[in-house]
Amino acid sequence: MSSTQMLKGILEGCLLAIMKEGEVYGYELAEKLNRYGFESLSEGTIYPLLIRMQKEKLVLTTLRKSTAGPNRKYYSLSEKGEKELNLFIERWNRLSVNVNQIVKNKGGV
Amino acid sequence: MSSTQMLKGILEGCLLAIMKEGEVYGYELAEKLNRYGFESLSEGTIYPLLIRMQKEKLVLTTLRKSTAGPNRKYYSLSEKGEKELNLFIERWNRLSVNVNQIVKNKGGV
DNA sequence: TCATTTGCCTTGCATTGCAAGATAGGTTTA
DNA sequence: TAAACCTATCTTGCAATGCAAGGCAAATGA
Repeated sequence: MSSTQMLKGILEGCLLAIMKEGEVYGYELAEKLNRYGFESLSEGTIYPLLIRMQKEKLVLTTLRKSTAGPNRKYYSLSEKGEKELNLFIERWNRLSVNVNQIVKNKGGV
Repeated sequence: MSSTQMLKGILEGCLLAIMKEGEVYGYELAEKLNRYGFESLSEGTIYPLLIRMQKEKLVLTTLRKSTAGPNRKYYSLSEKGEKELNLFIERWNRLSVNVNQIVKNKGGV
């Protein structure tokens, strides 16, 4: 099992959390996630996810000119996205409590 | 995104951790996980995973008679499984640190 | 004998993340 | 002006994970 397999489903919540503080564009998201410790997160992972989130209306987008390179597509949270973020945080907290119990006990119940 | 989507890849580590303390059989694992807070974890999830872990030689199995019902298949950690468990714990700790940073900041960097 | 409980397993599916590469605009250097 | 190199977005095709739905089998009790 690779490290990235553990990400499944968690990445969306992380993107929502980062957008919570303000607009970001895809390339920037990839850089921030790397700085947060998610190494080897490729654009082939992030862009399709952003597109899906746009279809689900969790995010709003606007195109802006870049200082260097092609236009940037900025993402920000919709109202629906804010609600989804709150749900994610609840789920994440429950999950980490459960896993920590198991890992720290190393078994039993 | 459903709650269970966040599990992807984490379940294997939890199974290894539970087996660390001693032999368990599949049905019992499902019950323990439920008590740990993983509700709605079905046998359609657990049994195929156990079979895969057996193929990968992470676990050893022995059949025993049940007090009520068909034979039980008991699982325990192999040496390889113990190593895998340690790797999982490292990865889990890194992941939860990263996600907590993002969720608690709610963005920035 | 028939329902219930315990216990294992299979099939087929949707979703997620990734590798690899295509496409484009801008700057720098030769 | 051409070559090289960043920045930036997107697509295709794949493997892995978890789940719903269901079947099979052994023991117990009504």
